Amino acid sequence: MSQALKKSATKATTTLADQVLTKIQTAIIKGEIPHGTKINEQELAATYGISRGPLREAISRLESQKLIERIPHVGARVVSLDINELVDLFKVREVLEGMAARLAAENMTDQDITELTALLEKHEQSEQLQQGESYYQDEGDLDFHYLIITGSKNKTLINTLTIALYHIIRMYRFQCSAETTRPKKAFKEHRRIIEAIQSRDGELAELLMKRHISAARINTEQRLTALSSVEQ
Amino acid sequence: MSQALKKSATKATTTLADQVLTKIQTAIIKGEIPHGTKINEQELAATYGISRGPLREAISRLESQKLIERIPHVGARVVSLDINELVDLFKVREVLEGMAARLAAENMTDQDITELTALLEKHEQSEQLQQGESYYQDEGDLDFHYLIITGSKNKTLINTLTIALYHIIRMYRFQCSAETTRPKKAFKEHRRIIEAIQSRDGELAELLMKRHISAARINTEQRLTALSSVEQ
DNA sequence: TAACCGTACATTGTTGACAATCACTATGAG
DNA sequence: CTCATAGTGATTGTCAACAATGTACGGTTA
Repeated sequence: MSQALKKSATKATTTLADQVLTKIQTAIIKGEIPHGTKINEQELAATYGISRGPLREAISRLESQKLIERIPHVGARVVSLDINELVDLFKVREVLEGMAARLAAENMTDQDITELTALLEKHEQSEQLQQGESYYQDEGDLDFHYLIITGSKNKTLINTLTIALYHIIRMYRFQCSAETTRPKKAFKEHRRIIEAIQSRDGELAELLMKRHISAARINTEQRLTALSSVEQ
Repeated sequence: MSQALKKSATKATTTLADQVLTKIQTAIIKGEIPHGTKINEQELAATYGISRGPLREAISRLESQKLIERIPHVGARVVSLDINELVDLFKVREVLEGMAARLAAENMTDQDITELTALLEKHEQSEQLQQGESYYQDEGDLDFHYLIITGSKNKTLINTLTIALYHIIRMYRFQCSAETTRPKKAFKEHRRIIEAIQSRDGELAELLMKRHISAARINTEQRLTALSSVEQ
């Protein structure tokens, strides 16, 4: 009993740096702290009611997640999404998530696949909700791509995708809502990928995932170049 | 004049955390701080003559480089090389460096290629020196793989490989000296890859790089499994 | 004897003050 | 009027003390 109490308490405890980290993370991803914003340490520390020590710790981790850029003695800024870099990111994603899909087809347990299928159906039902409006995707569990990545069972691959690359993708998704512009297509592609994984066809799963992300990249490129040409 | 003086001074200045970071980095990579070593903050801080503040900053970065693992309220340890994880790492490397080779063939300037060739020749001449003994490879410039990675001109790819994955590879190379067990073969493979890049054949460069790393992985697997079976 | 509990120690997390560096403004010279 | 320069303010880097947590040891009880 006191054991259980302790456990739930421990969960909340962790560290000040950790708690603030996730708060700032979501704030950046949602765009509440806009691109390129200069980060003032003591100001932010005051905002979250902590000292500069843990805040710097949080900033340091955000830097390793590529959500923030730091220059010594100058300060930290929220990254600004550059089109070229975003395209670069998509290209890396294409290769890595393709690999993840292949490994997932080989290494996912039957239960993993069941969960994945369930997720797809859930998405199908709430499709109307998603339509048109971008919704905040929680880290991990309920994301299609995330399940496949973890399904690869390759620790290095999982780390690379989830820690270094994924948060930026989430930020882009939320703020530019790319997926929603082609929801039906993307959904069909997801289904095909799952089918390939179900039939344990790694090669096909890889191919389909690559195409899926490639399509998303091209879509993104077109939208953003159109956007920037309008602005000028 | 005072400008130049200032500049060289600035170079040395950076930050205490930065300076100590590189020191600890090389210490870990060289094995002076062995695998699994518990890191005592105040002890290490005293060793390098700094306070715990900058040291924690350094540890934080080493964590993002996967050279150190941290558990809240418990402490940090130097990572221990697990065979399975190392194989996972090689597989990711295979895909990513393959991609890098392809992009390098497309995007390297003629001067980049000249430098790459010069490096290869330099390695050829000093081959005797390398024979048998593992030598410490400085970060970056003089490494064959590093030049190709940067030659891809894909920022995300460069970051992913150099920051998150490369240091562990360097550690493994130095402490287990894998390359030296098959130096001639590896050297020939390097030459072929450069030739492919010179003729701007991205597809071939990718294929050869993948095979090159795959061979290194298999070599590693065999050596390490043999090693661990002897130990038992 | 073995298992559990509580206390004391060591280590990490956090804080606020101090030092070093950078950016901005105003002043003066060309 | 433009450029360089020095001074001032703000911000980051560093430090040392304090609080909170985990670990190990010893004692007690079944």
